[in-house]
Amino acid sequence: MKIINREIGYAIKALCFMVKEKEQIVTTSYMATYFNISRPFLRKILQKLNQVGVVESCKGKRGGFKLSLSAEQIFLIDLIKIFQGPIQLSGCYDRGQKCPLIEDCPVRLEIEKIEQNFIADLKKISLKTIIDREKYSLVQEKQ
Amino acid sequence: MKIINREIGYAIKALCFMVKEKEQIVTTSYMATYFNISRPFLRKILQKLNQVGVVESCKGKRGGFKLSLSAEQIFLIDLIKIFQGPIQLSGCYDRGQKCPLIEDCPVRLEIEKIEQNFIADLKKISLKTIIDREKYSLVQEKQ
DNA sequence: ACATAATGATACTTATATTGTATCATTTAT
DNA sequence: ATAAATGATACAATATAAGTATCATTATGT
Repeated sequence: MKIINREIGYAIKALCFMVKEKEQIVTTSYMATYFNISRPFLRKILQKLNQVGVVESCKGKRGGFKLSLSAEQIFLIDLIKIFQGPIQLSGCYDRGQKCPLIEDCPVRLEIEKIEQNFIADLKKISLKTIIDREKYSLVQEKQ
Repeated sequence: MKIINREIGYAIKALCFMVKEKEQIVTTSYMATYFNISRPFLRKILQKLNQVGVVESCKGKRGGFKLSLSAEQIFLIDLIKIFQGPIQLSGCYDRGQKCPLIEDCPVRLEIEKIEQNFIADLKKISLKTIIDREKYSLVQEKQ
């Protein structure tokens, strides 16, 4: 059970990179080469981030993406929601199908308490938190 | 992102059932019919629980499984570890492969803090917690 | 002794989710 | 016009989860 899947991981990398470029437009070509990851995959990720307003796309030659929000305004929990949907730690493997305890499942009731703490913790983490924490910058990372 | 996958869900159902049978031996045939789930799948689950000492198997005709531990001694976090391995919320999607921030990944460092709370919360939940919480028993569930 | 009914071990198959690729249309700078 | 970017979307490959099948072994009951 991981919090960060590949889409979210790439999104974080790309967004952190864009934070450093501030108002500049960056292309998926550049970042894909820079991070040595799949460009079409990164494109899909940024398209999604564009659709939800985290970044803004600029079409045409010399186009690309730039941030719509500041690092303080982008939270990890938002990225999780964008790429994985709402957090439902307590979600049942057969919810809505045949689980007979659907209303008052004792397991779910317990896990929902955990979920609240978990979400509260996640809400504290923004891109800024992450960037501030970096010892080795994404630039140094390349070497 | 869910905590309870199907294996763990079935394990909880079966173990809760066995708690009520106390020292009695119960068969996978019986429980599979009772819960209307796959018998071979449930067998695999109970075999695993046997291997790690949560239940004890009794071979031969009239054989089956019985609990080795009390409801107070079986924790949700143990079941998660048994069926999903160690909890690593902070696990990187490419850990050990190519992640250049492996040592000091700022994302991981943040998530590890969340992980600690999460695990601490999970450690509080035992089978007894769950059983005590039940409004509708697993028996009533069948109707 | 023998049939029955259970688990032990393990390989195989199916289903689903994740990850990645390909293509073509559209847009814009030069 | 051409080049270089994104938009939209369908397709493919891979990984994980879920489920099935089989045969050996063990113990019970007659």
